[in-house]
Amino acid sequence: MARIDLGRATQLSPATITAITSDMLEEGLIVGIDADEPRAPLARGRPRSLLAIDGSAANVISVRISVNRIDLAMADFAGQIFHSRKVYYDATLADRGTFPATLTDAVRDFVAAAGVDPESVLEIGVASQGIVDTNKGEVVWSPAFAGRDIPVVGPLQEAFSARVTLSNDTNMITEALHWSDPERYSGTFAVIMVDYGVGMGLFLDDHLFVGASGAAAEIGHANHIPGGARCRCGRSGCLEAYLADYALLRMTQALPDVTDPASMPVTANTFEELHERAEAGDAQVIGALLQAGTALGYGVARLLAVIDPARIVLTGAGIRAYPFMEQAMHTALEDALVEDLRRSLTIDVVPWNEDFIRRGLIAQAMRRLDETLVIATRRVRTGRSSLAP
Amino acid sequence: MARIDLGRATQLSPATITAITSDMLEEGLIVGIDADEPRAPLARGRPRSLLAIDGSAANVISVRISVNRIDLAMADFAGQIFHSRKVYYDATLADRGTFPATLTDAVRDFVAAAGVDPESVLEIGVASQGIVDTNKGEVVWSPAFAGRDIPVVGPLQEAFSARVTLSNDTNMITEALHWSDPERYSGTFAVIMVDYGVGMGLFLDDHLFVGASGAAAEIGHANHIPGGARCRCGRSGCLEAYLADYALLRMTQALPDVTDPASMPVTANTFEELHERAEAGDAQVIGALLQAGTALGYGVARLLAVIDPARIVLTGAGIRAYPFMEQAMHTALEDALVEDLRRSLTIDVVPWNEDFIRRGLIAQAMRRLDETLVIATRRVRTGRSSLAP
DNA sequence: CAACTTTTTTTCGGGCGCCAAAAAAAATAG
DNA sequence: CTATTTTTTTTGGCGCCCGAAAAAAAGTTG
Repeated sequence: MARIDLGRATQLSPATITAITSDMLEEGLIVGIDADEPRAPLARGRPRSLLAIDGSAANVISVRISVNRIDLAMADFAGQIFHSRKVYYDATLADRGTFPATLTDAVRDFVAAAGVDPESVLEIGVASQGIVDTNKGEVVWSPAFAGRDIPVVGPLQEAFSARVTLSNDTNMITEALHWSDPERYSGTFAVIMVDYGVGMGLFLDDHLFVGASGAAAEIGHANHIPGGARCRCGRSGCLEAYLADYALLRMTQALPDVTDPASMPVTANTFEELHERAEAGDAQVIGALLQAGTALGYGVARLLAVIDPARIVLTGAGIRAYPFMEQAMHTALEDALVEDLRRSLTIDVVPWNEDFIRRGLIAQAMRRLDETLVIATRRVRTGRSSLAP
Repeated sequence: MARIDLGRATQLSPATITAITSDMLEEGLIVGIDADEPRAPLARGRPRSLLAIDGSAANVISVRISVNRIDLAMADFAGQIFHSRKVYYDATLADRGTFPATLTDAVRDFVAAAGVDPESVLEIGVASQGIVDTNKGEVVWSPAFAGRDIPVVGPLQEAFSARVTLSNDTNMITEALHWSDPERYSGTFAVIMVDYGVGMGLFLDDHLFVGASGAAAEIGHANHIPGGARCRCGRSGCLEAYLADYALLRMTQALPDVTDPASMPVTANTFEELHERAEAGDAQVIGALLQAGTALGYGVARLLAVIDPARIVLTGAGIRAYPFMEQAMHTALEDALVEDLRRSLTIDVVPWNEDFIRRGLIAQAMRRLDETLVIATRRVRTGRSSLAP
């Protein structure tokens, strides 16, 4: 990228850009590129001299924890992922005693296999399914663990010099959408992910919103029908109990809605199988999807009434069958909410992509890294050592 | 207030405070006070020289529109309300054709009666019951009007040189709470006002949240029971249809829940009368309040699941009977939401005070005024005229 | 009452971030 | 080779803020 374009992008004057980039060059955060840019024919003037982020300046790691599996990825300072792997563990044995060691070992092996200096890893972003407490750095409850209150940030922080951050996985999808298309995904929007459970991410007034305790946006456990269907969380009538994989199976088999979610035979392919059956015309599945669509419509209506987002994004494996839910969802939305409150809404259906969470984690880690580096840069220039008061 | 305290409050150095206050003294925004502060005995050192905001520097007006009534108040630059009046109009005749003139005339008369130069009024803050569109400056729908889409900001803006802002009335309560006790009411909290309808204000991450279209926080019309009780908005099962005055009357009289809300004989004293009957032991009223408490509990539970506020404030005339609703509300909350999501919650019950809205409007107007004055001050110092590009 | 202490306020010089204008650099066009 | 175009750098300056020192205005002490 040329300095003149940086100026346009940041709204700073060329003079300022020169000052800032020359500092960054000195510190090795960016490098000049010798290779000439392909210039348009008939282009006159001094050629642009391109700058690039020096990938080797630092590394960040993303860690995604799902049931039985830890997905690891390492990105350089340019955001390029150059190493990744999946590690398997037994979720039924993972609790606050055993999992921290499992996790730190997995990350340590991963760093060694990547062949980078452990000190070069400055940020580790962790996302987990379930309810997380960002402030405490613990996973309060998750299907990925047998126990509760699993510490994640603490153990990693001790084992590595990096800063560690724990996030809700749907929040990371929200972040990834924002970075992938800032034009479209800015301001105030909500992401609803229908998958193993039902998660939500909120982007409000141009910022990711995480709530007071960092456990925000658990729309899956917002009540849909008082005293309704049994949910995995032990309560009755949660939205999730009408939308998640186990809920769809239960409705397909016309089982009573007090049937224990844990007894339903869900697999990683449940949504895909149900979708195929629906396409084949299976009336039971289609009926279940209609019920799910209705529940989703009520959930969206309540969200609109409380938050008034300009856009709601639907994603997750469970949204594959959206065509079978769409009509019921819109009907429910119209039944549930006065027109004034829904006239400005846009609904996006984004095909599910596992990579979203990883990209969100890395985007967030990079931003945090940038913030610390700005401060570090200031110290260097001022001549203040980091040990000074 | 002494300069040294300003420094402590703003985290600026004494040197900076002197620089800024001397500019403000020059512009007449603040004045020095000659009268000595009562000093503590044994106090040594140079006595503080107190500064005060010069109230005469500017004026702001707050306008609250409710059914049949417009409440006007004028405050000076120090935030002191020195003139107020109520003006009555006929809500059944007020529509987009007639109301703008009614409003501008009322404000014009009010300014004349206050005896201030109309040019000295720099901000007008308007709050209305119902659904408002802050961006357009129109009241989309309100019980205070016969018609829909009533323009408010446009007509006032044309009639006066002031900046005009339209807000949701519950948002102004939220703002007022924040200013009255910033320690307690900061970060992320929600205000639910049960009154003629059910309104909500959200304060998220230290900012008042107004949603994408400025119509946020209409929790009253968030669905409680799909296909449930008839609401004023024309839909069924809204939270309001279980909590508002007409809903309580309907439940007290054991009328079918499809009974038209408009047919219920509500008055300004309905809540007070119901509360008295409950205290006298009227089983029908107590039963209705239990139902309302349950509905409120579900509403609070859904809000917690979506937003995760650290605190929820309950207020409004309808909350007078809270003691009769409390038990049912907590039971509903426990039934509706998994414990992890409600363990960090505090519920405040704040006795209703009509003055909240006025204070919120004035606080908001003052802040806006401060922002414009900072820019104006900069212009003065720089010597740039406001006509310069 | 002069010298010292305490507390608040002001002055002075300087750093940082940003900018406009001018200058320099590096290319093309004729 | 000169003019033109475009990008980058240099220069000087402004605004905001700060730390240190000085000044101001009181009380305390012998």
